[in-house]
Amino acid sequence: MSVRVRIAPSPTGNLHIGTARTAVFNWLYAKNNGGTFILRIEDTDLERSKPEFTQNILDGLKWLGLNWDEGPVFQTDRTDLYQAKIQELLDKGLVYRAYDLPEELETMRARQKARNEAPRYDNRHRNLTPDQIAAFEAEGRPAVIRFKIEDDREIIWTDLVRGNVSWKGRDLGGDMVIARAADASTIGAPLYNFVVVVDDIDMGISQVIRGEDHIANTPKQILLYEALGATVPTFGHTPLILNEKGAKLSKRDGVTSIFDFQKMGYLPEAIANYMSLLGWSPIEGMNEIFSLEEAGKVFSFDRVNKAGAKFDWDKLNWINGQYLHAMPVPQLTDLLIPYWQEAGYVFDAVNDRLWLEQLVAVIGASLAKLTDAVEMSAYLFNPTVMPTDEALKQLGLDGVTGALTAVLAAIPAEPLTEESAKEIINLVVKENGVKKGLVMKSLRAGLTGSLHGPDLIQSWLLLNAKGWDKTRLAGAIA
RNA sequence: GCCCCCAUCGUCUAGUGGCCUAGGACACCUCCCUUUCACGGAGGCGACGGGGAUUCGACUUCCCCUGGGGGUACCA
Repeated sequence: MSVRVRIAPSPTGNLHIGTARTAVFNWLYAKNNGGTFILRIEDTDLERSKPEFTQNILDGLKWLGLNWDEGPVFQTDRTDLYQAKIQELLDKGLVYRAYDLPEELETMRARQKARNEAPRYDNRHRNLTPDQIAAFEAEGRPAVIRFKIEDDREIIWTDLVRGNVSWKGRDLGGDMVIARAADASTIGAPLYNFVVVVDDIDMGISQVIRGEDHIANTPKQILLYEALGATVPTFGHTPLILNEKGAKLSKRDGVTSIFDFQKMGYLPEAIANYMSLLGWSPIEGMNEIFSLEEAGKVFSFDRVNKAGAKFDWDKLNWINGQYLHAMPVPQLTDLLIPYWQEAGYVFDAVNDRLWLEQLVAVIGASLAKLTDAVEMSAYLFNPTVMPTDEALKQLGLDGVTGALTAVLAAIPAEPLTEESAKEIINLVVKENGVKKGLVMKSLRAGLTGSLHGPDLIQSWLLLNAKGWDKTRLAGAIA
């Protein structure tokens, strides 16, 4: 049987990390099995679904490199199918109309709670007499459609990650609503657990791979597969991504959209790589830095962990840095330019290209995130800098003014090179009779306004190309 | 409350009864490289939640406890 898996996000919010990770696992599984990865948009919640969220989800998946083979399929386009399937169950007598008012249900639940019982529908309308039905309808009461769940049923499935999992029918909350309240002569809007099953059957989904938070839906859905006379697919419930406190990562934990990571300077490859590592471990001997393609070759549920995984920014930063450090300078430069522009730095992306690439060559190995380049190179985008207290102190030391004056005088009219810069330093050390360390440190202070930063000689070359080394040194001496 | 799931270094994990003196990665610490910082390199610190049972032998199997998480909708 061919493998057909899907990611089925609901557009009630941006693509968030949990959904993206589920998508990663589905994608990897499909890749490993030569299967088909399908995208379905679950927009049955008309109130909360928004087109911009759909767009964000589509863009986010693409950005991560999680391309889908089929779809997107929208559930709102398929209401006829759902209606037909509900009618089928109505005809089979597996579902029924329930006329309970919301207040009545609330009262029922309040009573159950008071008695310390699990809140559940008591199936009170399951066997209404024709007279009772007529009376409710005469009253004009709308009806929901409920699917019969037998208390003594036991539902067992073999989960791809958890092995055998079992539930009892009585723990499922009573007969479940599959269609919202509507006039009793019609069928209301179908609900999540029902449409998922109808769609998964219709789309031929062979493995349902989703987050562990869906585990309680599975027994209900298995019952629906049976009612609809369909083969039950294989289920796999992946561990959740947890926040620092160990609770399910939610929108409230900072990142609401996968694109927040982009804004923070992360690469999609690094995000995808890290998400794969959250709950799955690569085969023995395999490096932790890998592409989705590489992971897809070896992915299996044998190596998916059962416990939830805390999201760790340190590790993500390290992974992102690995990608950044391995990236060719021209490519990294292309990526960095928007961040410098965003920061308001003044430069000409075309004419300054060579200079920018030199800059990238200097700072590239120090980056963990693209945004790090902004602060790290701030001192190179202005003719002058504001020295730190530390730097100021260094510039006030004995012999510094003399040394820097000598350096300034030695700067040639033609462009400085690594060799000529070193020569100047050595010359000043010799002629002024000062320590090399003093010259290096002072030069750094005078040139960059700080005692720490990228390579001094390279920084000097970069400033020299702009003609700013002379002005800065002159300022430092004054 | 009830149901379900889970439990190895601070974090992500390897481990499928003897290869375990529990391995790797991140973080942290030290040293080297670098007259700065970072990168890189070499070391170091650091864990099987507790109690029973099975066994010649348990991180690995079973039970209980504890702890954590998820779910409990006319949301998805």
